[in-house]
Amino acid sequence: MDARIPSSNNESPWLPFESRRRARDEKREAVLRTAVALFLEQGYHGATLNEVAKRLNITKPALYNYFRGKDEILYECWSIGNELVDDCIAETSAGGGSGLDKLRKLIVRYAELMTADYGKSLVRFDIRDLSEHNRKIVQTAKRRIDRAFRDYIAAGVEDGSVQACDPKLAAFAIAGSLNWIGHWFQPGGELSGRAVAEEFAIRLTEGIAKTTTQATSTRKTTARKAAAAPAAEKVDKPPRKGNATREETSEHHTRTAAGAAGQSKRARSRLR
Amino acid sequence: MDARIPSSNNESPWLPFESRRRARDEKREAVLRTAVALFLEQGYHGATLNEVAKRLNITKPALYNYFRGKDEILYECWSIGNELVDDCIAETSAGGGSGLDKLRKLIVRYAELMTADYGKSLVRFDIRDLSEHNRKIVQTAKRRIDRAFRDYIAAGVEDGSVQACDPKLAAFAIAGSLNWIGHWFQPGGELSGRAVAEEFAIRLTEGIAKTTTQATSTRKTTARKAAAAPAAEKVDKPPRKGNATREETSEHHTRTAAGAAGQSKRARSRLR
DNA sequence: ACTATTTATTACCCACGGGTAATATACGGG
DNA sequence: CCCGTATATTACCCGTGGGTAATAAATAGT
Repeated sequence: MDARIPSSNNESPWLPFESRRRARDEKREAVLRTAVALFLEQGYHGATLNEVAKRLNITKPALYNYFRGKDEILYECWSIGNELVDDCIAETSAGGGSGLDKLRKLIVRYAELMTADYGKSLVRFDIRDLSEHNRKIVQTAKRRIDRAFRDYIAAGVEDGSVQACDPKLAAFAIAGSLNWIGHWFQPGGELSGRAVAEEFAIRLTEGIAKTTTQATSTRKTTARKAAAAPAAEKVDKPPRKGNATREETSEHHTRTAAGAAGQSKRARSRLR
Repeated sequence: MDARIPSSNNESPWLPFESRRRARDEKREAVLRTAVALFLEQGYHGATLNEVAKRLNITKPALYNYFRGKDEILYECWSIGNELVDDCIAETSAGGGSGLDKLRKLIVRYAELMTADYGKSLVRFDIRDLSEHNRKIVQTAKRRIDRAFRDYIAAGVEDGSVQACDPKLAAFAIAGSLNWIGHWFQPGGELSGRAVAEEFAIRLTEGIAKTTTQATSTRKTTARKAAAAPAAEKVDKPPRKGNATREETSEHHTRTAAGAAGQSKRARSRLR
């Protein structure tokens, strides 16, 4: 079975025989970090919970202390990625600048997200592996992201920083390039995530930017961190997703969404 | 179990109680058409062979007369898509024009492929669901496609039709946009595949085209693609992807790769 | 019509992996 | 020190679905 050797290396909170008292959330997040990496590496269906557990020096059932099932883990991975994107959009929207400025800012941030695990989970995981309920949340959130791109482009067209074009198609084209990063980018290559992000921000907007005239101004600044905004979030843990078919009536699943579709803002923590 | 009603609708060669004598290849392709549609609709892992068979008015084991397993069906779907792309590249390379001309031509054709089932299979299916052997073929072919984009861009830079840029990143950006079409495009929407393709050909090259000055003439040329180079591809049939059980020696399923990595050119037919 | 071959069906097998039950161990508090 | 709670383990269940064996029905050739 699992060797359970002291091994040494990694940073699992469950070092075989040691202080295993770390905060619950820390462990929960460790599960997600491990899971997202494995899911990306082997594919959601190719990865097993036993393997996830093994990498954490625990056994499969222990995972069920933190999640109701494999699909929930998948959802939570996705959810974290989504929060990161939401933050990008929030920051970008908060900052000033023309439509083009905002578009470029969003591209840079979004592109860089796509070079990291949680960002990749947004585009590499299949929505159909989620429960009906979570799938809807994801779909809604995806539309919101798409909306952000379109809105910036439309704003740019209106303020003159962007050429006249179909915002919908232009957004698809840009988002496609960016999302694709999540498929080919491998850390450790010749290009850093940052470099790719900045190159893309320029390349992808050259086609629609109004280069002639237009000073584009760009004050830079703006993007101040916008230091958080707590957001309570209170949730309990319902007894598993009812598994086979029928969906429970009321209670159950209260959580799920948490910050996903809502504000987000790094609130994920307590559960149960 | 399965109703086996005359139903009516679809074009399955196996109309319940009727002339089921159609040519083998026709049936084989019918399986692939059904499979690719189902795989796209429900995901490879979500779709079952029973469901594929049911849609064809046959039963699961009958599928094994045409394919060695689910993963081979997946591979064949992918393979057809790949042949279509190969044809695009071949045609584009054969035609004349500057690097930019060729790039645009390829974009239009490739984009349109992405709006159809077999094209989508190129970007929606997970390479990890294939056998080791087929996975390598797919990876090689993908690199070839990427190469085509890069070569056209590089040729364009050299002949002056394209701005100086990193062909690798530019190719990724363009391919990303195009591949993404395979994820969002739904036939029956407001835009036809053709319309999307042509819009993208323009939008995606505006960023790198040398609009100012440069007549795109410039002798240069160089980057001739060096028309093809056959590469025979000869493969025999290894005893199933490893897995359990032994495998028959000869006959049955000789095909496998066939034109996949090689020329393609609508050669798929004969088998056994 | 008889036979060989192809193609389909029914009835199975069984490995894999998600999920659960029963239980053991650690910890924190009174 | 004892008890309750949180957390982990061992041992198990079992549905699903890919794949196979045995066999029947259709087809072609002579």
